[in-house]
Amino acid sequence: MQRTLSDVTYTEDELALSGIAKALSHPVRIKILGLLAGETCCFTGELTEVIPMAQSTISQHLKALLEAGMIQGEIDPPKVKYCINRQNWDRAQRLFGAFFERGRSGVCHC
Amino acid sequence: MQRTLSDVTYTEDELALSGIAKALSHPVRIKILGLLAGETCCFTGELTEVIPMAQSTISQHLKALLEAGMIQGEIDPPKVKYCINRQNWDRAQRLFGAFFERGRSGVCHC
DNA sequence: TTAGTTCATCGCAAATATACGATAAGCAAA
DNA sequence: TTTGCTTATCGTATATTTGCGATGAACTAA
Repeated sequence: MQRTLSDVTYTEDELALSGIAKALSHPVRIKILGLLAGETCCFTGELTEVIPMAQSTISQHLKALLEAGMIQGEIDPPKVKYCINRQNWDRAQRLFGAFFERGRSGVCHC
Repeated sequence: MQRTLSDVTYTEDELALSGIAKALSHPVRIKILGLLAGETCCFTGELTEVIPMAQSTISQHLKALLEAGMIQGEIDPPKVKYCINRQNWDRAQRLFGAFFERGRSGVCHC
């Protein structure tokens, strides 16, 4: 895979979009974001009560969302409080909004 | 992985969103969609001219986009004409639009 | 100090994804 | 039929993702 000849170059937007999409590409991460969006605050512990998965697995998914910038965490001993990262959320919304809008403008004669 | 205990259940929307996101989770697929959106019509051949990747690899990515419903293909011998799938594109736009909007409404006190 | 609670990280196994070259399939023109 | 063009599929190698249990790290309370 990385023995590749493909020196394809990507724009910032292409990389940003695919990166966010990757973060959203697992249903449990969509579910987590939905839960975080719905609650005023969420802790990992509450997530493990709602989602029947190992705590380590959920922690792993939270890490993926963190690294993609979709959420942020605050330590509130002994718990950790996770929330939507508002700034990056807005950016993602704009990126996807523009992306899908661009696709609409294409005049395809098929 | 699928030897798993996790009988997590997902809503239709969660599965649809994550499925589309997975299709968009590779930068070259974002690039391909951008090209298809910009051109009035595209052929795989034109894509291989623009994207320095093996033809088989691009075909593979096109297949992924096809199966996700983001594009559609028409045989136009000896070529195949690929276009944005308008109907599913609109659906994806709505799904993501609603998803990101929901995330905005969350009142997080962090 | 000793437990107890909460979450992250490690190490492993299995499944998927990614990329390529080689080859097949489908069709048109010679 | 044969040739050439275009695209799909196969087979393979490697990388990444996913999931789990076990364990570690950080903090609180007893």
